[in-house]
Amino acid sequence: MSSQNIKPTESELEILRILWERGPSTVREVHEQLVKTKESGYTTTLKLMQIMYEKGLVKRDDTNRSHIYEAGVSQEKTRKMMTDKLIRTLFQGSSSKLVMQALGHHKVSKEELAAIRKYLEEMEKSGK
Amino acid sequence: MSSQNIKPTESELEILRILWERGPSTVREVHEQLVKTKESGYTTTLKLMQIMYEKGLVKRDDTNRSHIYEAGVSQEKTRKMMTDKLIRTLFQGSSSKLVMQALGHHKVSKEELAAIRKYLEEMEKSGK
DNA sequence: GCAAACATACGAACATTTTCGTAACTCAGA
DNA sequence: TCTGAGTTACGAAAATGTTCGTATGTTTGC
Repeated sequence: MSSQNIKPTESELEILRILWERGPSTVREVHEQLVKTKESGYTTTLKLMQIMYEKGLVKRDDTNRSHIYEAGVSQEKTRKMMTDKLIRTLFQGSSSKLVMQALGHHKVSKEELAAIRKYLEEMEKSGK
Repeated sequence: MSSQNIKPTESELEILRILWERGPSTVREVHEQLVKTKESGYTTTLKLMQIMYEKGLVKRDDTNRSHIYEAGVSQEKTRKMMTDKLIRTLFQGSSSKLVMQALGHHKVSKEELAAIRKYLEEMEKSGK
């Protein structure tokens, strides 16, 4: 395990999402993306990314004047971390409760349903 | 819609969880429960609950000296809100991705799996 | 009636997160 | 070379969340 266990703040998460989607990017590029959803100044984005760098949430290549940033934590790990937390804090540690919540209150296409069911059957088979 | 859309903070959520479990309770009772997990002073709990009252996150009956607090937002709504948010922010809006994440990375008992599968089948049936 | 225990209210310190202004440096083009 | 646009670094204000001390009021038991 590396320094992955740091919990990103709300704003940091927004930036991570952009980095996951775009891959390595400059502050400018991240910022352009960010302002599509959210009012904010360039140096705000810069500062946030600098802080994230100190925390190890992003990596950066500063050989050029415009530094290139990329995510330092994987989407996968972050998803797991936050899902774990949600299950623990709001669903009494029961992942099946969360599953039913997600299935019950969100539109899921037929195809998705089928995929889930298949996934489930495999689990039941291969699992204990 | 009432004032349900207020997002509880971390600490507020801890208190809500206790209120959901215990039902109407005094600050003292909530506090006793809280200190089992977390170091904190009585007036801190009190202050938090007062703030929650102002925000509408809890209701209270102050006819007696010891006020009786109860949750002002339901566990159900809160679960939905936070699950929605997780799906939106980390799973590209796809609830099935979250479902697979939850199924894949958490221990789910055979019984739970079966229950989910049944639930799923019913959905597919009624849904079509 | 009085003291001790217990309750609320509330200001304010503290901690964390977010926002931005400003200084300083680099680079490209006229 | 000079200027203007673009970049980083960084301090510090602003906003939000957490913690607690203290004042004050109420109740209980002796």
